[in-house]
Amino acid sequence: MGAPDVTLCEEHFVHNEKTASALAKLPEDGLLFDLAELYKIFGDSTRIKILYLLFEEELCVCDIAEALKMTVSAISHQLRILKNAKLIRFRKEGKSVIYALADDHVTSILAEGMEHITE
Amino acid sequence: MGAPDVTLCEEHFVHNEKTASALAKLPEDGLLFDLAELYKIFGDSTRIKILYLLFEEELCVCDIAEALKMTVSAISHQLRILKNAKLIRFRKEGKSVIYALADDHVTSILAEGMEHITE
DNA sequence: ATAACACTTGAACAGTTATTCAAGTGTTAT
DNA sequence: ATAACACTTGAATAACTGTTCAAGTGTTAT
Repeated sequence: MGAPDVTLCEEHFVHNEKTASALAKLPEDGLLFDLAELYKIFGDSTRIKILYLLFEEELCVCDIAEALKMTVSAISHQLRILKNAKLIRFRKEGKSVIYALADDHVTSILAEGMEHITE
Repeated sequence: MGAPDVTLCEEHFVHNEKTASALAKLPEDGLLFDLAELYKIFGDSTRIKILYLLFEEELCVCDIAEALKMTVSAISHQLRILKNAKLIRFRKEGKSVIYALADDHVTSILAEGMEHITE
C-alpha cells in the first residue's frame, strides 16, 4: 500500500521547477485516459482494415468478413468495439446490418498516422 | 487447418462487386499492420502522459517518474518502447539520460486524437 | 410451422502487455 | 577503491485482448 517507490533526482530543486511547469500544462488525467482508449481502438490491424474498407463504402458484416477472410463472428466482435467507440454507425436492412463510418474524424486520424508511417 | 469458416452472403454477386472495389483500394497488409503498431504505442495512458510532458520540455527519467508518481523502472520500460518507435530521442548528460520528442509528427497525431475526444 | 440466412453474444483459450522486483551497468564523487 | 546515484534490463506476475466455438435472436422465404 501507499505511494510507489519513487526515486528522486539529487538536483531536485532544479528539476522540480522544470517538471512542475510541464506538469502544470499536462491535461487532466481522465482526458488523457480517454485519449489512450481511443488510440487503443486503432491499435489493431483488423479494426484498421475494417475502417479502411468502410472508408470506401458502407458494407454489411459478411462482406467485411469475406473481404478480410475472417469469420463473421470475429468481425462482429470488432464491429461492436468500433460501434461503442462511436467510430462507426449502422442501420438494419432486412436480414443484413450495414455499417458505415460515423464521421470524417476517423479518416483524418488515420491519415495523420499514415503520414508518419510513410514519411 | 485451412481457410477460416467464412460465411458468404446470399446475394454474393452484388456484394462481391462492392467488396472488390473497397478491397482494391485497401492499402497493403504490411502498411496497415505498421499503422496499427503505431497506434498501439499511443494506446497507453502512461505513454501518452510521457509524450505530453516531453511536449513541454526535455526531461530525464527520474523527472518523469516523479511527475507521474511512478517507479523509475516502469518509466524506463515505457521510454524504451517510445524510443524503439522513434517517437522520442535521447542524449546522455553525466549520470542522467535526457529524453525529448523526436519530431512534431507526435504532437500533430496527439492533437488530432484530442480533437476527436473533446469535440 | 419449418428452414435458411445474417448477425450477435458469452465463455474459453492463447497470446500479449504493463508493472514490479531484483540485479545489473556506467558515471561521478570521496 | 568505495559509495551513491541515474538508469537499464530480464524474469515474473496479473490483467487484458483477439479469435474461436457453440448457442442464441430476429428476419425472410417456403
